[in-house]
Amino acid sequence: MDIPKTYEPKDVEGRWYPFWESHHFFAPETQTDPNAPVFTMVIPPPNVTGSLHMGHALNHTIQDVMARWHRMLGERVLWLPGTDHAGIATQMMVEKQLAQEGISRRDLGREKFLERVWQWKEQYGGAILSQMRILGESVDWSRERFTMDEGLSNAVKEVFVRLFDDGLIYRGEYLVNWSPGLQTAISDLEVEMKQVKGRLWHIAYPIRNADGSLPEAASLAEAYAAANEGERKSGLLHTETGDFLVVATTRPETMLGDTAVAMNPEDERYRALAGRTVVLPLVGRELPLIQDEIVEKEFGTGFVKVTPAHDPNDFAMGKRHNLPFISVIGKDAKITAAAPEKYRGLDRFEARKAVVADLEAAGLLVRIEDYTHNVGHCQRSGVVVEPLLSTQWFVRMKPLAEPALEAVRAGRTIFVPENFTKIYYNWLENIEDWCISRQLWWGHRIPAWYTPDGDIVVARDEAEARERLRATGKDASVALRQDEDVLDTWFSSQLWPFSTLGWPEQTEDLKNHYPTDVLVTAQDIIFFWVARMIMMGLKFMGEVPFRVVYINGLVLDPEGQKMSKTKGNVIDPLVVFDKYGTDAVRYSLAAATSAGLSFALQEEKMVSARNFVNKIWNAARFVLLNCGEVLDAQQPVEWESELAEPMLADRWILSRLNRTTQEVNEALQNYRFHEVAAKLYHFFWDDFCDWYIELSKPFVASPEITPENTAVRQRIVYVLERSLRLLHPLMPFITEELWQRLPHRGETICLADFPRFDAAQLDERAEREMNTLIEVVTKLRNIRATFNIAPSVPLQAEIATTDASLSEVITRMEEPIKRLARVAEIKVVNALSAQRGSARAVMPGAEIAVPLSGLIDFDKERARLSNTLTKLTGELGGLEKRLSNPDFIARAAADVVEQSRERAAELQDQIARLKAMIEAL
RNA sequence: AGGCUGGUAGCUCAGGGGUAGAGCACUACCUUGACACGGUAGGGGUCAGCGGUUCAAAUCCGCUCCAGCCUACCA
Repeated sequence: MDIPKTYEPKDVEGRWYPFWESHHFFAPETQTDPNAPVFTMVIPPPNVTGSLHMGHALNHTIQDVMARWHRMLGERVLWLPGTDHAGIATQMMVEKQLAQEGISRRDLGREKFLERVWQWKEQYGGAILSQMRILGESVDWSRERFTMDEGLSNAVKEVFVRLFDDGLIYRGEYLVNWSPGLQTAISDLEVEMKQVKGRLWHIAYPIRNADGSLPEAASLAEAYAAANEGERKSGLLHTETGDFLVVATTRPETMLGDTAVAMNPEDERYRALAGRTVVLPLVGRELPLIQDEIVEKEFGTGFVKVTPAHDPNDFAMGKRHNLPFISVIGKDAKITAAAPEKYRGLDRFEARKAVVADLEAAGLLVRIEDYTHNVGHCQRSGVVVEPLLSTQWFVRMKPLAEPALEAVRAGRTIFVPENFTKIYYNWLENIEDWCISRQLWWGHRIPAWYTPDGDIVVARDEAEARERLRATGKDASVALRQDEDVLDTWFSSQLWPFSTLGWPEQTEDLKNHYPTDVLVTAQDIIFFWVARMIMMGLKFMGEVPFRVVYINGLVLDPEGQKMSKTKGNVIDPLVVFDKYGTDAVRYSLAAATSAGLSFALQEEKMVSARNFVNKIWNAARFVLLNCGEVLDAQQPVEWESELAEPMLADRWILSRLNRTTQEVNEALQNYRFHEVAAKLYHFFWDDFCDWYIELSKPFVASPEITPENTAVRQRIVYVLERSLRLLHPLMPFITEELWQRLPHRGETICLADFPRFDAAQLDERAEREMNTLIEVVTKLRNIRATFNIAPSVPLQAEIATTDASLSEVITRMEEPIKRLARVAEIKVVNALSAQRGSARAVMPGAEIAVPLSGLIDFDKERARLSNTLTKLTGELGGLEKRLSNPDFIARAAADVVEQSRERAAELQDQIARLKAMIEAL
């Protein structure tokens, strides 16, 4: 058999996915037991435009670990894959393509354009799906979905119509976040606040005098110069010809649309001005001075200009005080005809300059401050968002949010880690209505029709629209025009947990798999997606869509920075798969993650994971090369063998394997993937490779086939095979490869039983005895290393103990100890008789001497022993202090006191021995 | 402004009421027939600071300081 010394992932990984996929191992139907528990997850659908990034790799790895684990536990597992049509992203992609051909989507027209998008989707949309196969994801491809599939589209229409009929969807003119870059409205969540260095312009508005005259600007500069700091701050400037009030703004161009000036009703400074009006500079409009709580007395001058058509707060004030709404900035981000002629057609930023210049010229700009503030940017296009009035469709969120809050409060869905519940509550408690219409072409077209008279009919299709018209006694034969807009992409994603299972049809899948068990997702889409899915699930299915929301952390670059294309620090999963092997990357992702916490992905982590994978390969290589007769039998190996009783190492590794099995199952149950990884690492490397394989070598590596040798070979194969099963969810490829080469039951390790904890296989005595062996060997090796004795030089050792069970174990294990520590002869005695020139060591209950005539450096030896002595004395000091404290004896748990006493006695014994040794030197 | 999370070995991080662990890095030795992507043995830490609760605090509770995220209507 030819097995390479170094594991080559590339030679192995490509083989297994096609095998798994073609055999449909990942379909829930694979488990035919009708009573098997069901386990369901839906994948957060990646954008069709996307390709696999590290965030996916982490998110998908975690899901795959769970899916594979549950599948191996014998459950009927469905992990449902699919993609999202990603309205804006996809449309932009195709528009870019068109731009290269020199045409726009409008040149093509809606229908042709959509054809192009579908074409694009067919051609390029599958990239991420094949990358998911490279990662090894055990999804059921027979149930793959796309948010624009016919079935899912029906679900969207159904939900829209029902929400509308329930009064939860309405259409109206409101202030929306308009993206001049994308030429569409966007939701609050799609607005990204960025800190921007700007200016705070202080503008003086003349207050109309009681006699109707206006103060003159000419005297203002003088008045301002004469004013003290307090008067300036107060924002009220007196001149000989009358008074001015000063407003502060970061967006002077919006003043063209001002329809009021506001102050706080509690503001003593301006009480006297109640009922007065001001005249808007540059425009000449007469503005009322209104009073509103929202105005902060402390900020700026305490006066706020009110532009109801271009600011969310001002919009609210406009509604409260019945102010006119004047849109001075249009959808093209240019000044409209509602503004004075001079500014019309100017871009908003050009207009800002013009307005500032004109105010300055008029002497009304009293002050300019540098000012850093947050400005909303369009998440997709990066342009500054323009709040403006527009007719859009909205979902009324409060009535939907209430049950969603209740459900989580009642624990019907829990977050892991749980602190995300607070974030969820906080958002839902303060939720605003959701603008769902988008001025795009790619997406679910809004199922609303308009009659020539302007009536609106919401219906599943045009035929139903006519029916509904008829039902209300209207003419149903008129020409109907469907709404041009499409729905926000998240409108369809929020239905994903049930639309993918066939809803609104009452399918078997829906019955079997809803609600799903776990949703694994990143924290940035809790609001976009998770909260909305819970609302929709409750509304349309009457049940939460998932029992658990596991929030995975963010994968950062090696420096701990967010990965971003602009920074150029993105690590491509495919590149590292190629470099380190997919199993290694999966393992390092699982090992690095703690729920909800971000982590830096460092090269070293993948290197160490790759080394671990290689270690597994080589341990298996050793077994494959040396256990011929067991492997040839092709019978799955049993632990119990008539050939020979298990020896200490056997009983010990079985016990350790079981403890590990218990810990791994428990950690998986609790979503503690880093713990799973760590436990398996140490079991496999430290226990299995470093001790068990080493102890088994004389039997396994011997060319002879004796009953005893065969029994040991069977047991090593047994432990390896079980270890592979434990490792499989983390490392599907190498475990399948190796498992197939071992005697096994079944077609694939994917469907093999995941080991379960069996208390009967724990063996505390074996663990205790092995610890003694390990301690003796380690002490002997330590002596060899300290005195620089070449491995080829055999040692003599004397071990003194008065503990009968200890001497029994050491005597019984004499051969392995001699071999592992490279000792020629061990004398087990009651008291050391070795001569003065010996290196010595103490361990609980025993002491060791290695005669090293001539080789020993007494100072070095004294230093080494003193070092140990200091450590032990320190520990004993602490213990004695504790034990002499009556409160400790009285209040600490009995077993803690007992343990402390035992440990103290043990330390006293060792210290006495050490002291004697040092003196003897 | 509020909220959340973190500050533990040189680095990256586990742990979490009974005086500390891993990986990498470091030091010394070792090409021993699975593996140098390896083996053996080591060195290295007032667990951010200050108070409190407790017999006992790195761990629980306050406050402070740093770092990072999220939310918010301060024009």
